[in-house]
Amino acid sequence: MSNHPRISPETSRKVKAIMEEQGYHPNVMAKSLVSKTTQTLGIMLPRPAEELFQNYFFGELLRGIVTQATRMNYDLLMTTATSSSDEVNTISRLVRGRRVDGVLLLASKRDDPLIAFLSQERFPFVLIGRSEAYPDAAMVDNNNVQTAYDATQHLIAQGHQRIGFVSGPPDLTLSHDRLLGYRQALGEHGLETRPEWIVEGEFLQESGFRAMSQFMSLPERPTSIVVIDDNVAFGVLRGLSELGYRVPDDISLVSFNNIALSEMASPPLSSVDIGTYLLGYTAVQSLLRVIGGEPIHQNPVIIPHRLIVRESSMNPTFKRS
Amino acid sequence: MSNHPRISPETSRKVKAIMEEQGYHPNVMAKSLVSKTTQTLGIMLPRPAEELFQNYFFGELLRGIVTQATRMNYDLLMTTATSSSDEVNTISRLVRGRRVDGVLLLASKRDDPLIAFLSQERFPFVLIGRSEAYPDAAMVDNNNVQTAYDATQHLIAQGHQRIGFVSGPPDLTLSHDRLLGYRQALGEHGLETRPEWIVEGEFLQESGFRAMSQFMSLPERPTSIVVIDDNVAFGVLRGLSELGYRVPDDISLVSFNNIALSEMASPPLSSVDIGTYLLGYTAVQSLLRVIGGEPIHQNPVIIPHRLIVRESSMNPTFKRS
DNA sequence: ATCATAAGTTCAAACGTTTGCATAAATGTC
DNA sequence: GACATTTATGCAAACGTTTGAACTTATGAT
Repeated sequence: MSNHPRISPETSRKVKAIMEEQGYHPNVMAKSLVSKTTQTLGIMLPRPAEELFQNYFFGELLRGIVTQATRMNYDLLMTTATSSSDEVNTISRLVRGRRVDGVLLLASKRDDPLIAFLSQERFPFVLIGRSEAYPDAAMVDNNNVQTAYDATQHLIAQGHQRIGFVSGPPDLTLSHDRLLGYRQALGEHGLETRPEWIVEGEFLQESGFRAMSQFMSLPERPTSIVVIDDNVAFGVLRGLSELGYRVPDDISLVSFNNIALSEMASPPLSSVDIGTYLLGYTAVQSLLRVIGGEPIHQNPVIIPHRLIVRESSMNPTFKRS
Repeated sequence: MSNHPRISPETSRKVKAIMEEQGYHPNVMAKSLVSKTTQTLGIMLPRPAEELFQNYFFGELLRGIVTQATRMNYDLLMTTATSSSDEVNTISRLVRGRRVDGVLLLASKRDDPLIAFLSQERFPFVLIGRSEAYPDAAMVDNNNVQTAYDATQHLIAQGHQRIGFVSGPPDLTLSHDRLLGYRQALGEHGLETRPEWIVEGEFLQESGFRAMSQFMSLPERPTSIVVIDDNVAFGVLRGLSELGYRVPDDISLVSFNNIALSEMASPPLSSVDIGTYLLGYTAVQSLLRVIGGEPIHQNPVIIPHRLIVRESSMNPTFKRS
């Protein structure tokens, strides 16, 4: 028996001893069949998966999720759809088959059919990211407008007037928000935002690499660049080095996520630390609350961020001193 | 009904239509209670988890696993223990509670209590890596002696006589095997293997970084280094650059895993591609066979590797030409 | 018309738990 | 000794499927 109120601690101890002795282990399936609870959290990996898996960011996020789930005695069920058209079917199997108690959603698109499905089913879920289309959904996110504002502001403070932006896929809320923050900072300082200084890509090194040949062939080149993700920034670094530009002497760089490698890049990358581990950790906490039936009050939960300034964005003047 | 022999395809279609219409979805728990099968694979993440999650290698491996599991209609249950002493308990819950049909084990230590437990329980599992202590366990691995032999051999072919080795945790089979291959290659060419040219660490950048201050303060320094993992190699690169050494002009480098970033490092890293994705993919295939009751014939399954030569190990003479 | 075959229906048992109710036994109170 | 209280025991129903047996009906061959 599992902690019934009317059972004395002594008996409980005896029972446990016998369980041990006889090698008895309760069957999880039978248990959850009757209790209608699985002690399992589902996580749906977005398609295509390559980008995500090749990013340290994901590993760190997952670590936060797994750690907290384990600590709260939940298991984690990972699924991915075989194609993006199959995403709703995949999650439907988990949800309607009552295989999990709640779902974690990653990398939310600006209008995501998965969110639509889960809302409509009234199934517990938490968004890592945010969606304007479903303000009632539980969300955990950074203030991404602010993260980009801070990064851009930092470059402006270093005296830069021509600032480029290497963004991610335009259908992600994340890309949209960061672009907004970038524009806001520029606008407040009366600086130009030229369309040719903004380029969209994937969260891959190649994207950063390609963006550089694009930027550097312009008649008027930016003197500094905000990059949506550290991983992309590595491609940017490589692109600049191949074209013969030095960082930060010729071009300054700031990016996002502050993965462990940023510190080890040459030069070390300035990056906005978005508290990735905490993001995953908090998402689990929130999901558990939603599962428990608590109302979603504070929405979205905002994870604080912090700009870490390193050599890649240091004004050469400062550097010399 | 699910594909009974005596049911005509027409009826089956009708039933499905009604299922759709009525919004009926079978309950997974009830199903697996009676079928004694869960269509779920467990994956046990080793402790401590930080190292693993901060490595691209893991993401790529996981991608192979999730992709193939999904394709074969299996879900993936991820667990990690809260402490390394708790590992056996954690897996015991999954196994004895019949929560999963089989288990994938990562980063096997040279003598791993988890392997002991699973063997003894006669529960289906596959090792990603290998264990000499349990030769009957199903395993999927590279020929890691050979990977290191090839990497070392390559440096020797470039004319290097003094070759260092930055290894991983000594209790991992992986570290052990690669060190062996390194020694073998040196031995065959009558080259010295000095104890001070071999340093053990974690799979972290810091380890590589620290190893360099150690190597470079030696009276006789190696002219080239084999590094156990790309991630560690980034730390090595950074360490060398801070100490004022250039790669490959002063020191040549070869490492392992060939993660996406290796190509984008400066200089691009020579690395042994171990077919990480395939490793995960194949592990799932093998596990499914073990679950199906097939005997373990070919053991371990060897995933082929290939040395990718890039700038970090190019003989300056070649480079000039 | 007779019979084998195929296709479909109906019913009950089983999977291994939880939960609640009814009963029994032990302990304490007046 | 009668009664309430605490603690324990036994039993049956329920969770939502699968599986097999028994039975019915339709289809065609002889």
